[in-house]
Amino acid sequence: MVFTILAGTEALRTDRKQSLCNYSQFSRIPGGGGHLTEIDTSPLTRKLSAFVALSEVELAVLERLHQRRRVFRAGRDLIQQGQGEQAAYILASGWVCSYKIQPDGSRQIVDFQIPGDFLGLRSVLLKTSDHSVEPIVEIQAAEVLVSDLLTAFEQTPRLATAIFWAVSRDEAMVVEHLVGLGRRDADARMAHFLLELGARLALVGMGSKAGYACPLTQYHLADALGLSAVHVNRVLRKLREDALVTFRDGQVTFDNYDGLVALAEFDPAYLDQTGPLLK
Amino acid sequence: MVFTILAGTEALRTDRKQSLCNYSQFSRIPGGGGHLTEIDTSPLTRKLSAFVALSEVELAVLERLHQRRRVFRAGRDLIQQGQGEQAAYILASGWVCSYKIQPDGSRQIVDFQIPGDFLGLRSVLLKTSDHSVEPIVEIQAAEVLVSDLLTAFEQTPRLATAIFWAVSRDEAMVVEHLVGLGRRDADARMAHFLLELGARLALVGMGSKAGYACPLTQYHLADALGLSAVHVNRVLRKLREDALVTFRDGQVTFDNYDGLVALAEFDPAYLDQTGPLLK
DNA sequence: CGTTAGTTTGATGGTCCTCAAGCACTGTGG
DNA sequence: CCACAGTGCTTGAGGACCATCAAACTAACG
Repeated sequence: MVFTILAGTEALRTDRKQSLCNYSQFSRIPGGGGHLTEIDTSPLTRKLSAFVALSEVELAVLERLHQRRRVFRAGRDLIQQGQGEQAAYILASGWVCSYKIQPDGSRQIVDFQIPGDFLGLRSVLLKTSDHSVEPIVEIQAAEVLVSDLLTAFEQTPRLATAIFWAVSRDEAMVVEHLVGLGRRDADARMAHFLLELGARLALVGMGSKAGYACPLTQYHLADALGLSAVHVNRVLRKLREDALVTFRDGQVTFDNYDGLVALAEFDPAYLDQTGPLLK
Repeated sequence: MVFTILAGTEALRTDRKQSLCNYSQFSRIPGGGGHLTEIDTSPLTRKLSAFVALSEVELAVLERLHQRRRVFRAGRDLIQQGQGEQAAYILASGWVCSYKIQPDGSRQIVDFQIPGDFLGLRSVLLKTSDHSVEPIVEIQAAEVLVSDLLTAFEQTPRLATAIFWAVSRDEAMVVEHLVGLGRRDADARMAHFLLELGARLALVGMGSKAGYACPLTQYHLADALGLSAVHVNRVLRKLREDALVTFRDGQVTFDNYDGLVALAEFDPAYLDQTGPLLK
């Protein structure tokens, strides 16, 4: 097993409620990719390398996309719905959510992003962004300009394919989320959401079948799952009383993983893409 | 205004209920792109040309993707959830829907596709398809192999960007659909859906603010909107009685377009991308 | 002329929303 | 040091929205 040093000085600052747990960094490389020699590879590179075998040149181009690192405060939008000429970002540490605000003021969270995920990639090619992106905790993200991306694609078409794959996986998650809103009741929806998040976090070493640290509030869950905060609370209580899962104090604990999988009818096929796709 | 001849001999066959109206073809080119000299350009080419200025070479590569045209019967899946090694398709005529089946047998329709749309593109790069695709009427579609796509990307990176744009737009529609399921009541959801479909069809000349031909059943609407077929019927009755929109006999008629827009809080920004993106 | 697919309407009840109130904890300023 | 506000969590009561069950109706089709 390979262990890493925390990258970036900012990440060591204790930030309000983060004194007990660290939502930002991961502690081990999943799959233990032996051909990666550098300690300080980005989460995105790790994620893509787990699925697509990239050449030295492609890895270099990918790393070059990570110039222009910036730090953002929690609650201050990175990307705003309706604004044009947006940059995309690669999330290096922390949690963010993408959401749409309705004319009546209500909010629908489309997805949460964790380290290694792209932010606002869809907005880059559309004239104006169709959604907003907000950091849930303080984050580190690398700004990626449209021109950077197009240049990278021209230099290494295989990298374009790799990023296409990542986008496809993100879209598969959005679709699964849509299915949850359309066809699952509140209990199953919550169970499915907590399981999916666990599986995603496990992939970057930030969680396991035992549980994970989670900075989300019950309001976040309500806005993501299309429920009222009141009902979220009741659902969480029920799941806790049924000894399935405990959501408390920024920590998700799976009390009965298999039981939760059964309740949610959780099938992680859309997340598990084992083995390199491109030779 | 430029008029086109119906492409493909199959499209002229009368197929069950299609004797009165034609769900497959469009009759005029939106925007009237003067630089297109060929009469027989595909709907996809037209759609992309409306937004991205493509060179002769890129247009040629795009048309080459349209070899391997095939006809599919209504109701017979093109793409099956859980199967690997899937091809993608470009829809040339007819309507299809993409959906996911739940373990309990219920179905959630993720989106409908109309001529010029990609089918199963997301499944190409994932190991196994996460959804199924079913023709609603008899369709014509061009099969696109992964290798074709990768070759095309390597030949013309700008085309990769153009297709990326189309994928982004599709994803924006899925996201808007998700918002509808999470945050709109049944009336607004239905209104929004009918308006979005109208806007999409208008872009390829198959509809207007007056209305459009629509081969969907109330069961399709129910599966797409996360409602029961019974409730769909009631909602349609209410919208009809309120003189907003009439859905009847395969025809959608907007009785009060602005009123419907107000009810749905419909903002077509995520669909309208005017002007070429790339110079 | 029975069968099937699609539409329509009524009755009943459950899931989940809304309103309302109280509690715990944290940080702030007098 | 303590009142106070702010944020987030918790619980109760009442009711709206929409699902489910049931049944009738129409049109198309063999």
